[in-house]
Amino acid sequence: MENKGKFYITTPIYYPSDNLHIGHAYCSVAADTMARFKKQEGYDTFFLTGTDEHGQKIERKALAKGVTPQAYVDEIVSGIKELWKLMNVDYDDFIRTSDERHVKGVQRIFRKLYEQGDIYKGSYEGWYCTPCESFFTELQLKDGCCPDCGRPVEKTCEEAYFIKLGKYQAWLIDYIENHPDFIQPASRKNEMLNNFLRPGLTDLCVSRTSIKWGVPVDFDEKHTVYVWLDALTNYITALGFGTEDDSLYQKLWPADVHLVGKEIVRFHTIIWPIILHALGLPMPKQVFGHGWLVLDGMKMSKSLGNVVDPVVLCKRYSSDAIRYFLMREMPFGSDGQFSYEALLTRLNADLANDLGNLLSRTVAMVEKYFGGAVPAHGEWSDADQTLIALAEATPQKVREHMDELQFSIALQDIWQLIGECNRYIDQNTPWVLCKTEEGMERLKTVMYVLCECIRYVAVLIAPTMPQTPARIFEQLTVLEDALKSIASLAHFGALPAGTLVQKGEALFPRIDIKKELADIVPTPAIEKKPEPKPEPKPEAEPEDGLISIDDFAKVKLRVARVLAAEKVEKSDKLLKLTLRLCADEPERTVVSGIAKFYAPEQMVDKQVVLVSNLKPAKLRGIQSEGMILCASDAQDKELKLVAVETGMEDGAYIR
RNA sequence: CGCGGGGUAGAGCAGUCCGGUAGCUCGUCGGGCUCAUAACCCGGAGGUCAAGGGUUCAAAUCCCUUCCCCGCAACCA
Repeated sequence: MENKGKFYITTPIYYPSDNLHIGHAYCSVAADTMARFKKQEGYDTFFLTGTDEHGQKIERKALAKGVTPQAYVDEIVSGIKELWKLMNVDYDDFIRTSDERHVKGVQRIFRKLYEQGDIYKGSYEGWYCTPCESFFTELQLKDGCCPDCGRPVEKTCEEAYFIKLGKYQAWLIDYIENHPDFIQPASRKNEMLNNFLRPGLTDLCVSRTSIKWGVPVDFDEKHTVYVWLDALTNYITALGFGTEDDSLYQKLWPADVHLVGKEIVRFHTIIWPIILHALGLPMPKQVFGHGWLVLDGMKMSKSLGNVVDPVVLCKRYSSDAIRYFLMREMPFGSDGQFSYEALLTRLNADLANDLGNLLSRTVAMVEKYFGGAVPAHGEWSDADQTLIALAEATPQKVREHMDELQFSIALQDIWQLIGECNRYIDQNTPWVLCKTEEGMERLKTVMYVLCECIRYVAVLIAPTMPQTPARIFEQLTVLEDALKSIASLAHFGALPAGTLVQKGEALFPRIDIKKELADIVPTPAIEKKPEPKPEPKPEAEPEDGLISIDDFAKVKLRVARVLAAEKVEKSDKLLKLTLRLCADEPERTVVSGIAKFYAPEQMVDKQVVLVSNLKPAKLRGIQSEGMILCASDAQDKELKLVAVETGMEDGAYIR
């Protein structure tokens, strides 16, 4: 096949602080499908993925586990590589930011930008939490305290290097406006321009002295390269940019597509272009921000405990089935609902009923009516020609949609052909044709058309479902590689007559959805994990998480009556409550995040349970002297006040 | 007036740029068929296209106003 040139596609490098979930798999499957498609089309493709291994979070996780950061990520990374193997994600290279080649590459880039004046040394003003050894910006603080441990922080200055973003702002705005395809989908483009670029870019901090797990700045060893300069450059360090052998870089850069999640579009379309531009390198052709898989309307995330484990899914339903679902279910670029019901319905309706059953009934008929030998066809009838025309047109339709990364529509194109085949069988009624000699003649053509159409389908689904075509070809006894290529679809009729088909196992067995749902839903796949959020830890807690009665006694819970309530301005969730304890005690003001569940007027005169000895804190500028107790579910969708039974005096103690 | 996305049949979505019979999948109801994995095929029911106003011969589509949902941001003591 002719070589159509190169195609370089990347996924983000994932953060291996934990195992990956189905959302990460979604992105990688998309990249892999695209790479396979381009390879099939005759492009010299290169598919890069990897891991972003540095930073404080991993440093801490490793510490907690008592291993080095490198050992920690090594283990996670081996799990990730196994996952890609399981899902047939067939990357050409896997870059890890802890790789020597990457570290050296980042150092070279950092130095070059420094030498040419795009990176300068300045100071980073922030707030420092001594016990946590962490810096925070003003915005990250919680009530002026450390967001991690809740203790007070000190204002400090840390020496840091910065990259000049503002310098290139005008150029970038111009570039984005003149390259409408650069940011996809287009809605993201406006978001970037309006939210970040036009208001003005501030210089970005690119080094820290407080983090050790990272790439050292080679000319100033106490500094470690900070996140984005380290992470983003993987796309070129993996290609040997700046080394003696930069042949891959020369061949592949600029990338054709960076696939990224919508949450990091900003970094890929602002910081990354500026780094490249400062280095004098060309821009990637496109950054495509895909949507998220959402579960019950919530973003999937570890802290919510609603992650879906792709390993479990693939082992249960086959990776081809999961890949099909991911690529078919939601338009690429928008968010999509993940649910087991949707998954199982897709598998049954599209894979088992439409595709699997089509193969099954076709092969069965060739065996029954022709002893298993694919018959030679006769003259095409009108009905044949309609179906043949559709088959011949399908590769081009698929090509157009794939080139726009519209996987879902490309699959619909293929399934349209499958649907027409099923209809064609009904309209031609082979079970009637087989009864007469004349009918048998006609039936030869019908069966031939079906077998050849199924071959088309098998070739076309290969990028999405890499394992299924072989199983179809086995039943159709398609042996020649040429007949498995996209080129063989140019003209209908390449399938030779006379080959013996053989019925095999069902491609995708039907699933009893009700039974399956009952079976799978309570399994560990979506089991709620305990909140890993680090609670404020006053002292070293005992290992078992139990507290003594004395600890509990420190919390003074009291009954309080709401005298007045009002919404806090500019806040969705906050109510300002005025509370009375005993008559002789001063009234208290408490700010509470219950506005979504209780209207101010509902609150008045209610008795609530107050944590009365909580250290006061300022919320939205209002001093809050205590906290009222509520019950809420894990997703904060429901919330109810904790109440005491009636008849208690205001101010009563709860013990 | 922070930025953006969205509201179309019971569910999930397309259609909106460029006005012209409201469509797809699943579900549901009825029928057909027997090659097939209880599958496949045909048909029906089910819509004030969030609401109001405007432009137009004609509006889901264009313009204005309002309401609601979801992200980001902020906040969640």
